Amino acid sequence: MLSLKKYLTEGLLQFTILLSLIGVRVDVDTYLTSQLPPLREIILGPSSAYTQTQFHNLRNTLDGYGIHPKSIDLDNYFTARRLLSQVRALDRFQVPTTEVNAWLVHRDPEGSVSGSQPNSGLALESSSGLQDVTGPDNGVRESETEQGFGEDLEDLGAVAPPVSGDLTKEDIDLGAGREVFDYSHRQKEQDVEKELRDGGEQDTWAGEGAEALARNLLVDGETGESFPAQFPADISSITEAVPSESEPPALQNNLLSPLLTGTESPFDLEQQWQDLMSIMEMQAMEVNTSASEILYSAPPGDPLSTNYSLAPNTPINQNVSLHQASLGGCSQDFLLFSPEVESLPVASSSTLLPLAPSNSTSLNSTFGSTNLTGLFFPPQLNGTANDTAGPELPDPLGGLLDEAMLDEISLMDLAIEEGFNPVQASQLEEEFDSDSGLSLDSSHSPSSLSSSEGSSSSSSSSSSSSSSASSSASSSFSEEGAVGYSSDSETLDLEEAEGAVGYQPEYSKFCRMSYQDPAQLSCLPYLEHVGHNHTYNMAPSALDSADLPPPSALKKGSKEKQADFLDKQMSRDEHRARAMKIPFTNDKIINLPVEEFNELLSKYQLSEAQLSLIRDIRRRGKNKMAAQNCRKRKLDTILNLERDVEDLQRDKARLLREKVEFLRSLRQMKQKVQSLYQEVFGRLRDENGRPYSPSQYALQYAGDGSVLLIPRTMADQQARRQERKPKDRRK
DNA sequence: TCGCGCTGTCATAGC
DNA sequence: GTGCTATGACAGCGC
Repeated sequence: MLSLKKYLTEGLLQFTILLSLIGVRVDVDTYLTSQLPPLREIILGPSSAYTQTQFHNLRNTLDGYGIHPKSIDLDNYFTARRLLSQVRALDRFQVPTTEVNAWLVHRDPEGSVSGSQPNSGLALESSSGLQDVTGPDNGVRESETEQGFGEDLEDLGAVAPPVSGDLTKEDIDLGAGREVFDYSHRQKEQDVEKELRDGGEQDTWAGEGAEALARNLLVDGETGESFPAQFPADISSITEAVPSESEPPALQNNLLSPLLTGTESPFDLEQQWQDLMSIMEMQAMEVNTSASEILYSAPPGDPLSTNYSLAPNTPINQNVSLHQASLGGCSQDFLLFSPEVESLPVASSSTLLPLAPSNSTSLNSTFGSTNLTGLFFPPQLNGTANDTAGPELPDPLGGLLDEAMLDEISLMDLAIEEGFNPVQASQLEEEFDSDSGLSLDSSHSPSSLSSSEGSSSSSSSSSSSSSSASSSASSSFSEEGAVGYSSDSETLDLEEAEGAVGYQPEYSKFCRMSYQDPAQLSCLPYLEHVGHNHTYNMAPSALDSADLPPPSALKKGSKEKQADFLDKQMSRDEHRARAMKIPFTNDKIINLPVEEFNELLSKYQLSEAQLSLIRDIRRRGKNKMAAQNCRKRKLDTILNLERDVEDLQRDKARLLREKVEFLRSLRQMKQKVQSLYQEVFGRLRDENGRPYSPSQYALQYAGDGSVLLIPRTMADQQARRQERKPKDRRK
């Protein structure tokens, strides 16, 4: 009683001051009433835990809201009521859930740790009504299984070797990455990820974590060691996570929480996903904002919101409350706050627990502040000394969780697939290119670029060096509308008047640009490569001297060169037209509408050979433009597909992040269910006051929200039925 | 000389 | 049936 009194006067006062310092108004009287039993228990201690509760009476009432007429243990009554309320609330599964409680029970080392960390309780949330009890021997809320379990930790090999000189008693194997506690390190990671996220969502979320996963290596979050990943064949469920009675005592003694148990491998998928999710944590915040707001809006009287503190501004995945409490004799000090914590805003630092500095750059280096429950209480290490915890306890969420965990496997694949680094991405891209024969980025390939540049320049020079008449005609023609899709002959009169000769596809409407301007060419990446001059040679005799530049401007040698050059600019059909003395231009032949074209033909007396050539020129010209349009469309299609692929990749990454968040919430729910289940089950007593054997009995959640204690065999049968249902549905 | 990309042309189908 | 368009296939050309 002396310690309790001391606690009430000192601890509560300190806590109130603390809360007031962080801006939370505290009405102590309210918390001391029985209206808020959890805090009351926190403050007053687990008196009910030490009491032989007639829980069967509670069970007999089903709803647990009745008080046994012979029992005046109100403390017990409120505890049971709270627990059952929590269990029922959990039974109404909500996805995503937002909060997980981790009651950090630690002992204030005599004059050492807590003394140097006076603000260790800064992580408390206002709504939780948490109490940072600094008294060495106070009545901290603890179950009978919690009691004293931490005292043996250091003696049971749970103490990790110190990483740095700063680590002393904090160097306990917490089952969590060092970076969880290394605020500076994590802050650096978050900054980097923020930058990456700002720069682009892709290839950032998985980063090094996925890279490490891709290497099939797991990195111990505490030691930084890498070792080959060994994925468990089975996925854990709550039932499996319940500690086995045959579990080695040493393993059980590694427990950090007697409430969270499991047989899962410490390096199982969850742990790996922990790594991955932590990496993606920053990017996922935006996704969770809305959901968290909804979940945080629980009424004050809600058991969940009351007993499990909720950080209003904390995303789902980060809503892990650390109920900082002090426990005399508890050695696994989570009093790991470094002075850096003090500078943290309360809202954001509520879940941060910087530990000793670490030089780790391993996969787990991005461990955030989340999932502390899972970190602190790795399932396998969370065996329990609670004799009421059996090897197999029913899994109220087993099916769902199993399914979710199974998804994690595929998710792992996705993560590995998604998370390749740029080098891998380029390799994959090369593979795709080589396989498909289509480069998604062909327009940017160096070869294409250089080719286009050279081609454009050559085309430019050829165009400029052409005769003024043809050049102007071609230019004017190129200014017309798109070719192929529509026929436009507005400038035909001009061309005809100028006596333009030669159809130059480079100046077609399709191009809508004269290749004299490379800048215009660069505006259309897919046309960068268009610029080759594929006019075909013709005999020099076919040259028309009228097209040559003034003789004064050129020497004889250059004249010949010029003639050859101009000759090369003419297409075969142009040469044929010249040879056949076709009286109008190829442009007219090709682009005139049928009616006008026929009208034009009727104006001239043309031989059969000339008419045949004209029709061939028209056919080939149209087909050429059609081919150009076709290729343009093909390129556009490829480019659009490329954009679609990028969009889909972004969507995929986003959905993957969301899924990861949901899985994280599921795991947190699972852990909470484990905790509550074992706590409730451990308190159950039969008529003789003996605990129920978990191997013979199990708690069953009824559809109406009630909790039943049923024989294990019956529970197993029901579990099998539930397993069959999904299978039948799939069939 | 070879490979590659661009272009023109042909054949064909569809409208 | 004709004309036009779209497209695959092929070949020529330049780099």
